[in-house]
Amino acid sequence: MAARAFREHGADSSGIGTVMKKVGLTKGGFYRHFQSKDDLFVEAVARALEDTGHAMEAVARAAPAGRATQAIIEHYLSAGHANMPGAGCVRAALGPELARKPLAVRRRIEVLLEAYRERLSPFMPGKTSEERIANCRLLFPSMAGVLMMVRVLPDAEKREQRLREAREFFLKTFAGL
Amino acid sequence: MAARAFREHGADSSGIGTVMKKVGLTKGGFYRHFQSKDDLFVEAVARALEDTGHAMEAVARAAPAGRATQAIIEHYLSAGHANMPGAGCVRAALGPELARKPLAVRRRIEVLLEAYRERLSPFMPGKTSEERIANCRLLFPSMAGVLMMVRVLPDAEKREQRLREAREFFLKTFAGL
DNA sequence: TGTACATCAGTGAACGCGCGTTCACTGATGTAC
DNA sequence: TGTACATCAGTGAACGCGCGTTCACTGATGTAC
Repeated sequence: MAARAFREHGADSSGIGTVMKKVGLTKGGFYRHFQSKDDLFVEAVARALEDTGHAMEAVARAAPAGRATQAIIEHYLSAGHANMPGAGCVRAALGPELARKPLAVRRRIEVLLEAYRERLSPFMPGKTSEERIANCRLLFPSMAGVLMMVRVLPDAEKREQRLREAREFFLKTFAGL
Repeated sequence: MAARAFREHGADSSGIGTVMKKVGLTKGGFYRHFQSKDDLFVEAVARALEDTGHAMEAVARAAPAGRATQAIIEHYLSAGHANMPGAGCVRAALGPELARKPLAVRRRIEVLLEAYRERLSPFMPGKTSEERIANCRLLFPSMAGVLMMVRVLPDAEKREQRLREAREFFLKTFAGL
């Protein structure tokens, strides 16, 4: 699936031919399904945000009462997430690439990010829904930044140590622990 | 300069031919100066981290006593920085690309990031130098994540609003304001 | 001071390659009568 | 039930293009004698 390839190798390094071959088709048939590569890109981002948003919501719902934010932070800043960018957060895997896309593409992506936010803001701290939304807009991008920089580290132990420090900070700041 | 082109368009979209032409040379001469494109990439990242680290240090030193962290946060999360990725932070412009580079490249980049951290951790909050370093490792990646997601937004007003919210949060959390 | 030689940054053509996109076509499927 | 036709997903070859890298060569510069 394209959603995985893009997050793993970046959109530029994932050719249409390769993606189509993985689905068992030739690249000529691509344009029966998508208008352009950017169109596929948006669809892939949509799929990825849908999947990871759904998974994250499940994590939050499965947490004991009052511990949803904690569960989200621990899940996001886990070694598993750091080691599997292809199945993980779009922000941490493609953030700057999103920002470089043409306006029309960014507009569509903005809508997708809003949907993700609506899905997860109920599990954020805050008395009003505005507060929860604002916290959502801070927590996920911040964790994404930390995660992407952790992924630069070659050493697994160092990664785990940085993740631990980050979990501690975000739990203290957003989950009152 | 390559450091600017990479941050503006990504490493894959900045060809050696284009970069050389901008310097006034033909692309054949490239390999008299660099072993490979990845080699140039590391040099460009080094240059960019040197420049932005130096500028950030100047901002911190120019701040009134006890307000260095505040000045750093306000400078990093400014509209100017959001609108000029080519001259800004490497993390926010190239983070996930760094993470995808081969091991040897990532090792060299890790060293460059450590140098940046040593330069700026003195201006971070914390009683011990370990605390300041840990805060440095949290603050910059977190702000980078926020900045890169702000850059996705097509609307200038929305960008400014998100930056304001983010400044408020980071100032409260890291500068005790 | 003048000549011979070595160095080496830069040139420009070529290499094989994969890219995004187009297009005339095939061939299976479903619909109409 | 059988025939004629329309639809349309998928094929495969071709398009022009730019990529990273190599290499034989040029030509200016500096050094040695």
